[in-house]
Amino acid sequence: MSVNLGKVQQAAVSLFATRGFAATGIRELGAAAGINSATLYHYVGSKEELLVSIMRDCLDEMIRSGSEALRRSAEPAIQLAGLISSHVGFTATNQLTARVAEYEMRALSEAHRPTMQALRDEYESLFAQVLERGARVGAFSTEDLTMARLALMEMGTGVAHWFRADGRLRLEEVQQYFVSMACRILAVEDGELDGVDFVVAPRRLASEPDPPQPRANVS
Amino acid sequence: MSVNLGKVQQAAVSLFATRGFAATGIRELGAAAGINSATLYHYVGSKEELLVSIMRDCLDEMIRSGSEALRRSAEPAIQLAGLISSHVGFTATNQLTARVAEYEMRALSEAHRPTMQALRDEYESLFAQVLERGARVGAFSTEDLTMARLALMEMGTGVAHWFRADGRLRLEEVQQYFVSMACRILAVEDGELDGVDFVVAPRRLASEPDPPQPRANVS
Amino acid sequence: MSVNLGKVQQAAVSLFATRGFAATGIRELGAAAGINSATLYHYVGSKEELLVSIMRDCLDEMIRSGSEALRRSAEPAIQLAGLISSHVGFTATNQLTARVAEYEMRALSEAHRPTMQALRDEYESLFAQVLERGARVGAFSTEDLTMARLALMEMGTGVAHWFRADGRLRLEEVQQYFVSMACRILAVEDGELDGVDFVVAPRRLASEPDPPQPRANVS
Amino acid sequence: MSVNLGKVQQAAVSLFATRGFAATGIRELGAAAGINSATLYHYVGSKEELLVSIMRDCLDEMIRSGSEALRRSAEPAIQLAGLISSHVGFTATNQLTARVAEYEMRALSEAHRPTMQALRDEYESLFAQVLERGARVGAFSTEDLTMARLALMEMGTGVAHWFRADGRLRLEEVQQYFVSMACRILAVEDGELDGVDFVVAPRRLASEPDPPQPRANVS
DNA sequence: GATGAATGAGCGTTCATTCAT
DNA sequence: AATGAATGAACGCTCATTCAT
Repeated sequence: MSVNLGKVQQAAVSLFATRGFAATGIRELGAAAGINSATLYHYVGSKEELLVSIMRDCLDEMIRSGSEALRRSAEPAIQLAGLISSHVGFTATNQLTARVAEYEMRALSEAHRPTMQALRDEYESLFAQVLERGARVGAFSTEDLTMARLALMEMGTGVAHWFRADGRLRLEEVQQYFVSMACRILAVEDGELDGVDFVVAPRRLASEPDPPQPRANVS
Repeated sequence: MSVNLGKVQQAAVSLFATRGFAATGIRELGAAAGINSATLYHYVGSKEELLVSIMRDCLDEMIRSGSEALRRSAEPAIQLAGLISSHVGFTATNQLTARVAEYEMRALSEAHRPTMQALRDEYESLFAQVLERGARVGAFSTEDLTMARLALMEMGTGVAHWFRADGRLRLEEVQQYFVSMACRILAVEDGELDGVDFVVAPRRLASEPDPPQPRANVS
Repeated sequence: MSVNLGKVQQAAVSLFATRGFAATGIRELGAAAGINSATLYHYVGSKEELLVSIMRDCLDEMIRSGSEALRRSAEPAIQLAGLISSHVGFTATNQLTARVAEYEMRALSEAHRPTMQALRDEYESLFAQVLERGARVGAFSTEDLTMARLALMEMGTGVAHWFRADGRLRLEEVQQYFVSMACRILAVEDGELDGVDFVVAPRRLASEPDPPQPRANVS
Repeated sequence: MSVNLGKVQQAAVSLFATRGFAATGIRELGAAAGINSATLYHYVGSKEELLVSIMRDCLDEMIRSGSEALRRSAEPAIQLAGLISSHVGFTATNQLTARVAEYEMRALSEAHRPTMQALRDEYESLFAQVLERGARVGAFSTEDLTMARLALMEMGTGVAHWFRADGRLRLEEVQQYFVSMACRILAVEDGELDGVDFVVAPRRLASEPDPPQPRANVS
């Protein structure tokens, strides 16, 4: 299996997530991808463009997955569940990539940041839309919609910091739990989601490094 | 007013928070503090020690404030409220410092990271203790205590990303709201906190840059 | 018409003359010749050998043309006129190549410079011979033969810097004028060249890029 | 004797003149100036700015010296003699700097080239002015004024290529000879300059490396 | 206390060249 | 004949840090 852009992105995400973009040298990047640092420039125009390609792919998929979740129902509670589930699922499945996309916005030059920030804003607006409509039609109840949105997003994003594919909890459990927390926060009535399959199966990005092996059936 | 360590820390936090530690040069630090970069070494042993001093002060105060909140009552719900209130209050009042302390753990060398990580762990254990005891005595109800803890902390930490002292919401309102979200998540009964003054007035660290002017009473 | 060595040389001369040898990359060379930079190595052994081939062709032709001019008469004044005419004609017709051959001697490695310098010296000796013999037999009169030679050569070489095939002056006019300046400098009597056709029609080298279109007969 | 900008310029001129700007590395520059390459950046903003400072100083002095020569008389023949004398004197005294200023115009970025080219044009216009006025008032006679100007300048500039301070000819002799060639080319009458002291004593620029020791009186 | 000068190491990037295809 | 992929070396430049003044 030869080197390709995906492998370079994986190596980059791995290093950017742990050391940070600025603290990662391109010689390190090359070494992690198994190539000479000069060769890296056959795959990517510059260190920043490498970051941009990673972030764009990530944000594109977040928007796509979130939008799809919203299209699956007109019911605010179900939309919310789908969106939270998508957010948590994506974040847990693409932990490092998601972290890089979140943390390294500041590393972008003025030439690239606005574009990426616009994608991020577009993604966040999905949450704002659902919450606003749900509150308007009386499906959600909270004292402050904005704070609820920020808290919900932050909570879900935090999954990137602790989720382990080989850990105690399966992804579906985490998704379920976060949806239930969201319901509590927004005072969604019990049973509103009974029988509804809102769990979204996330895609793994090409840039996401291979996760640790899931727990074997030790029995 | 001449230059002192506090001013250097403020300048450093301001830059570390926006550019990141690795992307901030010591000439920039000097310029931001109004001194020559060589002079900076009279105030601080090295760039990393500057970061360490900022992080230690920050974590120390977080632990102190959180511990104090726990000592104010033996009631789990009240302890939780105090702790959340302290966390949110501190984070909102020391936004940039808190962000640096969170983000830049990875920038530390192996010589310093364990010490700082230990402080962070100690702080997080305050949350674990409260939740665990509260669950044990039946004050809280949730399917997974660990996820609840992680979600609550992440939520509160996120305040650093959006709170504005001159914004729509006063700090007390935010603290109240986050306590109420925590109660919902942990199914704390309504009225449990009625009449209890759990709002903690946070201290501002010397390292925290001056915030934007609070909104004038234009009335 | 496919790519061949001449085309590569033309591209090289064009770039070497404007950017200089050291500042011209091999990818630029390839692009200018319409081929991949790796393919370039099928036509030339290395970047330096490309320069050597250009310079050798150039100096060979200068020597050939100059020598031929000298063989056309035994009269010093006529020899001088022929040599100047050849020099100016060649330089004007092969502007860029001549410039490269002059400027980039310094770019050669110790392995190649002596060879090329020897050719240059051989060419310059043609001027020295004519002047020396002319002075000896009393055809020329000047206070310093060496300075006269250097001035005459430099003057003629300078034509490469300003001559335009589509400009105000036809090449023959320039050749005539430079011969007449040489005569003045060396105090050659008026009428010495009357009726003598000393104008040399120069050859264009394969390495010389196509000149701008000569002025059309708008009449 | 400490390092200063002049020493850096000297080192730079020495290398730029022999290897060319593009072929000279900043580590070489540092070594030639006796400092670390990083230290070089305390004296100069960038490699290009170093070249610019050299060229500007050079062209400024050429213009100053040439203009001064023109101001010394209203007589075209005398003005011409002064200008040629200044040109040759300056070029011989600042051989390497003059060569760099001439050759390396092409090495400048688009940001700096126009400024330097404007200075060069201003200098060349001094020659054009003198020749044009002299021709108008009948002091000079030639078939083409433009070619005469170009030839005269090129001739004088060429002095940089061969003059040796410790050589056979003293500078004054060279200046005299070049003035006399100019007079022949422009058909200035004999004796027009008799008794006139047109020889200009040139200044040596700070950027010009120390010349070889003048010949000792070995007797 | 404060700074300009200095440096070795490292930065992101480009270089001329090679080679399997 | 032609090229995409590859590389070690070098590029111009900035880094955190030291030190004499």
